[in-house]
Amino acid sequence: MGRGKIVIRRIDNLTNRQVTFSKRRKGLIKKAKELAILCDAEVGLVIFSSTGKLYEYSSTCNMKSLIERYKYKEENQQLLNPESEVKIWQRETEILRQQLENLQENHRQLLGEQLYGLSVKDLQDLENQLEMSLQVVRMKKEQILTDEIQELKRKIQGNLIHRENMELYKVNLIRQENMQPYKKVYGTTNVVAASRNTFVTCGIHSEEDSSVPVHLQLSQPEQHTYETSVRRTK
Amino acid sequence: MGRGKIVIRRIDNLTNRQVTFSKRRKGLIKKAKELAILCDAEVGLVIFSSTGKLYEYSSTCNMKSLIERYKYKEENQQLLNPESEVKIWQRETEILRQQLENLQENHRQLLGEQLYGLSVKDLQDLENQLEMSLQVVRMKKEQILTDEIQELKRKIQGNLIHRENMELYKVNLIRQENMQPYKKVYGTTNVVAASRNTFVTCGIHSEEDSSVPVHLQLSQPEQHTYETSVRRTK
DNA sequence: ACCTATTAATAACG
DNA sequence: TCGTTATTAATAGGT
Repeated sequence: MGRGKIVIRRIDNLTNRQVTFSKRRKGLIKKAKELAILCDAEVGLVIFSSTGKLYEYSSTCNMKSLIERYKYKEENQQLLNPESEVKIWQRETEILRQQLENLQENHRQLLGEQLYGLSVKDLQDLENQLEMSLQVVRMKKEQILTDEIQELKRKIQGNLIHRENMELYKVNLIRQENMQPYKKVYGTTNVVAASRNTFVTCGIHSEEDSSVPVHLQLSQPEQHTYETSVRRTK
Repeated sequence: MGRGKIVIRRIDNLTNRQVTFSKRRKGLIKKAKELAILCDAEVGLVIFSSTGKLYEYSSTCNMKSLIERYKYKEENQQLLNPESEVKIWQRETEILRQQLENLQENHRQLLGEQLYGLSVKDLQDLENQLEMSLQVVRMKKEQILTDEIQELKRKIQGNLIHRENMELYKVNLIRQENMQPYKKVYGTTNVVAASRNTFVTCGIHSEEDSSVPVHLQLSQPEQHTYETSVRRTK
């Protein structure tokens, strides 16, 4: 992926090799980060240049603990000295504690608390976050309402037809007795339809603010923040 | 770089996340390998999936020694316990020994010796390698010859003109002298080139790599082993 | 360090 | 997991 294709073989030219090393090292570390974030994995990367210079990346705060975890996994249950095991558990608790802390802070801020330490940008971000959350919540809600209304309409429609049949039946019976015109029936039908419309129209707005509040927080943006904080902890 | 752009953020969908993990893990390891080979670096990579499964890559044979090196570098001259230091040197010698061994085997095979353990494919590879080497050597040789001939032609041309002038001068003085052809010169040149060529064939890239005739076995198939071991040393 | 023509990686889908 | 393909991302070669 460059101006030309290259074969994977030690680059002879020193300058070229150093430049490529610099570029690809950066790229590799970037990809390592992405993998860790995207897939919730723990990644450790160590690179020694040919001159012995060390470069490293660790998705956890410190490489040491990652190495401990690696050794633990590698040496399986064979040579696990108590010292290492202690370190592993210490690390585990440390991570969890950190996780919890981040989550709590984030949560409080989303609740509008504990905003003292934030910069304007932080606050703007938080605001945007909240607005996005709001928007998603509203869309979600409207979707549910629309669905419910559809469902209701269908039911009412069925009900009306049933009623109409009933009315017709009755009318046929009554007709036998006294020959009355059907204006009454039609009128009734119209009234029912009209009232239904009115009801529905009112429903859209009135029910918007109430009912089904429980599901609302499952919307995208909130999750965003939450997951972010989780990731930070790792 | 896919059907769509994605933001680097934990992937919510589990299946999706696993698929991406698998793909990107592979990609990351590939890039780590390439960096190690292209830039003669030593790279160690440890990946824990979110389920705790371990994946690793090390440009050296064993990750352990790399970790030792890392720790040595990290903890610098502070907490270097003698135990670690011993390990580092042991590793160093082990690597050198391995390197030497690989190199010797490869060298012998290129000389047509010690071919007993090789499969048909190995032999085919070796053959291809040798043919490629041969081709390169020949081209190099012809290039040199061409250049030399050009140079000679130029010289002779100049010489001829000079001589011609001289001859003309002489002729003008003594009309009984007869000119000699320059076959002798061409003959000598060819002999020199040929002998050098033969020499070069034994040391494929000797002219390019100078002083390190050992590099000859760095051809693609075998190179693999050799370069790997070389990287181990660094 | 920056630029861009190319190649390589990969997201989405089957 | 594997294959395909439309896209995006990485980067080789230059300046």
